[in-house]
Amino acid sequence: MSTPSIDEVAAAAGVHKSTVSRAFSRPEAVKRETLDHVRQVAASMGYRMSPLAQALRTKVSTLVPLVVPDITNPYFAELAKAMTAAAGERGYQLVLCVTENEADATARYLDAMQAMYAPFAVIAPYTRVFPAEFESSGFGKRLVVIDRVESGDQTSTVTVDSATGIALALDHLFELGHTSIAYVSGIAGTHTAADRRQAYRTLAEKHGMTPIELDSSGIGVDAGERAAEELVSLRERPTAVIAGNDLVAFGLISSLGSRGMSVPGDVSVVGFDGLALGARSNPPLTSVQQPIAEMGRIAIRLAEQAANGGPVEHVVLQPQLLVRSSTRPVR
Amino acid sequence: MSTPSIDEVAAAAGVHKSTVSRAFSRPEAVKRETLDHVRQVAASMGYRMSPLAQALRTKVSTLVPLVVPDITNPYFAELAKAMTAAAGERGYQLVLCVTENEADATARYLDAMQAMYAPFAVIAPYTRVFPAEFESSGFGKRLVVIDRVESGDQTSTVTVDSATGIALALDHLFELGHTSIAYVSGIAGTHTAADRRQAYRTLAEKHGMTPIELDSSGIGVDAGERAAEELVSLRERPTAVIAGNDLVAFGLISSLGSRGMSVPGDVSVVGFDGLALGARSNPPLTSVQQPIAEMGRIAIRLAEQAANGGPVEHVVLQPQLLVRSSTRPVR
DNA sequence: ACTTTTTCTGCAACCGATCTCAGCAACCGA
DNA sequence: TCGGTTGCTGAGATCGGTTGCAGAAAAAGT
Repeated sequence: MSTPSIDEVAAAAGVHKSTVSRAFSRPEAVKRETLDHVRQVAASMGYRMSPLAQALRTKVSTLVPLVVPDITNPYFAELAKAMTAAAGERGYQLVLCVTENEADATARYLDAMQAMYAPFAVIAPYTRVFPAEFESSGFGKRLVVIDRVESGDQTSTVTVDSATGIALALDHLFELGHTSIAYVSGIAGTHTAADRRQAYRTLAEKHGMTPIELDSSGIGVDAGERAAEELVSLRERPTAVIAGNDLVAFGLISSLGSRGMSVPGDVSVVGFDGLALGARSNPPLTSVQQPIAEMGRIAIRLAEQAANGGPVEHVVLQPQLLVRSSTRPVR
Repeated sequence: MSTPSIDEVAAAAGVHKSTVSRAFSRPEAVKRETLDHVRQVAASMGYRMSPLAQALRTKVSTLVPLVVPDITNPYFAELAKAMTAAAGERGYQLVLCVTENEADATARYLDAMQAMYAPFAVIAPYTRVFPAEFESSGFGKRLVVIDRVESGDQTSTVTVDSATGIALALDHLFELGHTSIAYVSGIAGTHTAADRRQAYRTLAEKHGMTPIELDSSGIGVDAGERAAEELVSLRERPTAVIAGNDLVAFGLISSLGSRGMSVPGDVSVVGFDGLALGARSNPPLTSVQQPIAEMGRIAIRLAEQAANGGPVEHVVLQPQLLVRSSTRPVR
């Protein structure tokens, strides 16, 4: 029933177990015909090597942790999807670690995964990351963060260019004739979030517009609630708003709807993330799209590179504008 | 740097490694003062037992696979979240396995996790599950499926009562005065989906209403597209529609919006799942809520039970109606 | 034909735990 | 005082692989 052990296969093939081992993990080191024979016998017995035993001996497994705060957030879900694929392509198996925003959960996961001899780890945070906190886990530079980090020259990072993204959104709205454009930040914990907000301020002023930042306390979709409240109460209502991420945009649109304002009828909204879900929201969301799949692939590459003693790198990707239906020319 | 091995701890504490082992895994078998001493020494060295070595020897790990077709689907994301918590409570670590709807991915994941000595596995499918296909993995009855299964007396299942759920939705709409209520199925692969649809038909007729089933080819949110198209083309438009799951409802509402029909203005919509995301969709979605957290906890319980030689069980939970804003009295 | 070199394969230690078995001390009742 | 329990600990095999080392066989060099 259960898969046979290496010794049984060795016996059946009439060779020593070390030969069987080599037949699988270092095929070039065994004579052609022996190899074929062993593989043949192994296959006929339904043999598979135990990843556990392997990892125990070599101190390297194929388990790659992806630490995310909340898998229910579609952004992290898409990231998880992309990373699963990217990891799979390279022969790794992604292990999703959900912290639920618990303070030391990340460190715990990292410790646990290090004990499983994970070759490296990827972290997608909600809040600023201080790599020093994870030193105990022993990942060292074999850690990749999907955000900028504090004093981060010991950990690789991959991010998208916030300034370009915000510029894309702003230009799109300018072209539609909007001149009063507000901003809702949403998650304010990450550097990325701060960068986007900063980019908004800077660019708004550069275009001679006074920045209007809406209250965005609360997390995820809930951030939209306050923002909507504030928006409707404004004497001079902006005609468009940029949301720091898609989830906030969804929440904002929903809350606006509850208050009798329609999007894009009364106000245009552009999100930031470009989630697939946005294609089927009401209305379909115009958004600055992050190349999530690529980010996943790059995160894996950087991690492998660092694990092999390579350099720590900071990759910045370019976003694209995804125009759907939540924006329209100002009347 | 890296955590010391059991031998080093043993040496430092002046005992044999078997004593250290017992101090952690079978504390009652070691004298009180020895235990304290060993634990003390171990703690001071920052010692942690290797889960790998442990699993290799005992042939039981704490890794529990949850197999889902698509983590990007908020239903599975919420399920994953609930199961992560439920597993954590019981000392397990959930490993998310995403199949991307690939035919044999489930079997592959199961094989791999069996090789890691996972104590049991949980599957949340998109399509019908034939436990026979997974026999090779050796999980046997240590398999729990979140859906009914084909000839499933060898595998435990947990589901919610579709008939009650549909009845809840229907009654709610009847109370609002709707008499022409359509249905969009969405994912048609699972037994659960079939059950809901069947319940709709049966109950509709029982209330003297002719069932109107909208085309729902396509998966997830895309199913809504066709349904919307069909809906607007109907001579006698239903005033309400029940969606087989929330994602379809989102897609439907979005597509309806693109066609100039508003929800709940022109047509009321009730979903099925009760996702948190629905609270912030536009409009907030009225839905039949599945007790997802409870399902997670029960799935783990059933799995443990079966793993300990207990009976296979089929648990059916009761849903509740979650009234938000996508339904309103018929004019 | 006889080294020298290269290719293969077997042996055995090792990774870090668990667990059976046996030994030893303390304790019990007779 | 002595055999019998009971409680605790140590020895060592074991889980299923990997790998350095050594020796045999085959290939190459002279």
